[in-house]
Amino acid sequence: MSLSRAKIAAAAIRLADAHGLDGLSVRKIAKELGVGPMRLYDYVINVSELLDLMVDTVYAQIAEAGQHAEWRATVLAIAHRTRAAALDHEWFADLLGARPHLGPHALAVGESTAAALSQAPGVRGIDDLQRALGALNAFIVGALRIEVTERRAARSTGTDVPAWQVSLGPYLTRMLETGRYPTVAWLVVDGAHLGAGETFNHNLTTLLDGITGHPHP
Amino acid sequence: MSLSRAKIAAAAIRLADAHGLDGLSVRKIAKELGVGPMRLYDYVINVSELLDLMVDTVYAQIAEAGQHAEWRATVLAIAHRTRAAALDHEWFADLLGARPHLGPHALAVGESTAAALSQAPGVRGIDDLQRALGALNAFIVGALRIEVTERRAARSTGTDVPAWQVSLGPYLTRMLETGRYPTVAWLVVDGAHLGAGETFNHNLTTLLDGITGHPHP
DNA sequence: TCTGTTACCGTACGCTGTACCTTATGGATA
DNA sequence: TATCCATAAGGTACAGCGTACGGTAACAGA
Repeated sequence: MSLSRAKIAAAAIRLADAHGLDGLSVRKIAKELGVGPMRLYDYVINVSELLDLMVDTVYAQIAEAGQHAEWRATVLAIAHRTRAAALDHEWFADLLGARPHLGPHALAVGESTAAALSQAPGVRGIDDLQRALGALNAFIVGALRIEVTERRAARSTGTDVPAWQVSLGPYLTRMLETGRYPTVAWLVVDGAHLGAGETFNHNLTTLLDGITGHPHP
Repeated sequence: MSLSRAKIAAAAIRLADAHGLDGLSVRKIAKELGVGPMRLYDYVINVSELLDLMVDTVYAQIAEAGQHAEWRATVLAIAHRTRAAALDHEWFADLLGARPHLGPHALAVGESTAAALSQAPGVRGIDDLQRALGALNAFIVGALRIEVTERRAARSTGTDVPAWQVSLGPYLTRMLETGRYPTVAWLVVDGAHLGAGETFNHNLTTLLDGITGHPHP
């Protein structure tokens, strides 16, 4: 069974899913594949390129979102698949925006997104499109990064308020009780735990409304 | 001259500014401070906490944005200072959103932001506030991350189109010439290089308009 | 059969974070 | 003052990392 970029990517993704990017190493991937560590360098220049390869492999799944008749449907489909990918592969969120995404599948996703946005009302020329694309990408990258970070924090402490206060409490509760952060305290204490998915949708809609210049019916 | 968390943070920031996060190590910081590596662990649990310390030190500068009478002015001031910090300390952008920002100065910035947003028209209750804050943070984190990434790429290849095509060209130009990415190609070839600062401003305004539900005069 | 080239393989280097052992120091007690 | 202990400063050493590079085997052409 000979090696290939695809096999290497698959093994690396498996390991990263299980143990995170920190738990990933050339040596472990090689062991998973039953070869010596240096074999990987016959297919990949260095670890950076290996990460790019993993990222583009995930983009291949996102690219299946395809194009819909209505521009908004296309944008929403891509955003949702990207979010699903980030939740499936948390390391993907760590890598989002960390380096230029120029793999073939990432470009395909970029193309679909740009083509869809260019149909949006309020996007009149190339400058508008460039900006709209930038705003959308920024939101997606930031939102997923933050969501994954919070999810990891919640997982390591327990999400319910008491458990949470016990773990961060000695520090954070004391902080909030100083009264220096009233609004934050209000949000933490009284805030309902809105579903992350709904928040993502809502804010995405808000952003698209901002781009088109008027609320979506 | 004895050690302190502040001195350690300052030395670490100096090194990270000069050589990036990858060029940072406990040993180098210690050498910079003229002590043995293990001395740092008397002030910090591990490297993660050291990074948190660096991040909160930068937040201290952002917190100086202060609060303005008009909510929009406050939000803009914070966003601009955050952007300035990310451009001054590119590693800060790498860390943005990577872990919960719970340091005292980060909380102060969060408090100012939340308090300002709670004044925005269209933000009616705690749920609205939570969402608006999430959208704003997501945008800032993502926009800065992407901007810094692009800036690094530009720095390592040269920003003008010919030089850029020479370096990425063998790969990217071929990609774009396949005709599979017409909109992306259009953006790359005909797109004016909009100033990153103006784009940031524009998109921030777009987002805030989306939050308030109507364009800002 | 011999030779030049290419592909495969693994050892070894310099670096990392940090656990933990060793030594020095300051303060309290007899 | 002499003794003892608690505490802190200091540094060595370990396990693991990415990957440069030298050695070996296999194979195509003469």
